[in-house]
Amino acid sequence: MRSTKAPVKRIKSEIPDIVIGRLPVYLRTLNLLASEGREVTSSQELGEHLGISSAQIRKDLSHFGEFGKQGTGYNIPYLCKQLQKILNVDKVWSVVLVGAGSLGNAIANYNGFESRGFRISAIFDEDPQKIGNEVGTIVVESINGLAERIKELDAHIAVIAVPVQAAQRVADYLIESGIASILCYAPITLSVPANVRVEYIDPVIHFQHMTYYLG
Amino acid sequence: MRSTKAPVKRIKSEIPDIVIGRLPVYLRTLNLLASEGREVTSSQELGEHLGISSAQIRKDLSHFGEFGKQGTGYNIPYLCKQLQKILNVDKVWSVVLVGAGSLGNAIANYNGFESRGFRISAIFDEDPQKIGNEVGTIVVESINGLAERIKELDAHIAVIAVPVQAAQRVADYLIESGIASILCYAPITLSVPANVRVEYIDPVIHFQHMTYYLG
DNA sequence: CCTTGTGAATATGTTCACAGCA
DNA sequence: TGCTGTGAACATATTCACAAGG
Repeated sequence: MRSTKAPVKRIKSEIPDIVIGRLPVYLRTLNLLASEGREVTSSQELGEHLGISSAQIRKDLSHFGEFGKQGTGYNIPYLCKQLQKILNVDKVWSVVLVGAGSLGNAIANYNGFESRGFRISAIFDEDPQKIGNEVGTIVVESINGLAERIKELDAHIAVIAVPVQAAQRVADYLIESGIASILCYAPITLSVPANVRVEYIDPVIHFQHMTYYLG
Repeated sequence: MRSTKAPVKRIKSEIPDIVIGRLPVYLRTLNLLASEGREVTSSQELGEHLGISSAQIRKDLSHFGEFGKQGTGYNIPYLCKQLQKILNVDKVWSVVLVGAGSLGNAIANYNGFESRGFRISAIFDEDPQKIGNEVGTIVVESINGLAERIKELDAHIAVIAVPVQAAQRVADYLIESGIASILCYAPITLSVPANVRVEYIDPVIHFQHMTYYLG
């Protein structure tokens, strides 16, 4: 422990994005351990669970502070809380979903979001047939109301679950409406301004990665 | 071009996994360009589409051969074919899906797999209520027949789309049945032998990565 | 004993910059 | 000219290994 050091931890731009990307995985695993009633763990145990080295976990966490105790390890509920704060999921974020097809339905019906910091607050579709349908507890709205509703809901995150042909158009509209974080399920790399963050989910990318090794 | 060099290209273990992971993205984009009738492209154009450097694309491809022409760039249909061969998606792979809930339904109904090398060949569920249901064109089968059907179908890839509580159990059963590549939609890190490859899709991991930057 | 946090060493990945060829 | 393919240079990420504390 170094006490008289410059107070520069958690300057966002200094922490590698790849480290940030692992924190949610740590959090997910810690929550699982907590749900089993476990009180403490070590970087070694966590690493074995996750298939990564204990040194990596310690170094990752060290970017944000000192959360462990020598000889003992990490208090699980405490570390969970710290990671939730770091990731800003000690609140629940409103997420808007575009696309009320079967994928949109699956996403809207999934009830594992809320406990991890997210709530699907509205669903939009272009298809007049779908507007008014109930999906879970929400009613599908016309995409025309998107901009206004995003402001009302103070939503910062959107999910695109529309066919690939519509995805770029929907993204443009979302960005115009003030959304700066998009999770895209359509199999396309979106063209967006530099200040918009897009992440992608495409199962075929994973399949093709696997088949390389299946020779 | 070096002609009198040791004939050591495409030794799998020498090519970084991170490179393999990008090839499906290149392929996806090239197919899009091809569908627009484009015949040639350059590493620079491709890089601009994808938000990565042209040098990276050239270096990635160079692991596998020389696919471009100086001054011209890459022939799109040719490069698509080459990437398909490299990734072993110049055939269609049978994939088995476990879980016939709304996510399983969405996956089974998606019709973008076949053109990219995959087909959902069977769906399994534990719930007797669901067995016999039709999902798209397939009938939900009892998970008890999994091992036998995997052999019949010569399936090497499985998708886990069951609740998190069942995921590890299902994975164990799949592995026992001979599956060595799993795409897991349940929010848990599976414990598997070293020869089994698992990839994960968990939207919350992406959301939490985003909220870090949303401060 | 055990385990953390961390500089130093290593390993891996990306970009530069240019020769060579269409 | 325009663009590829690639060593060399650089940048980033991971692991080692150990002092220090419980």
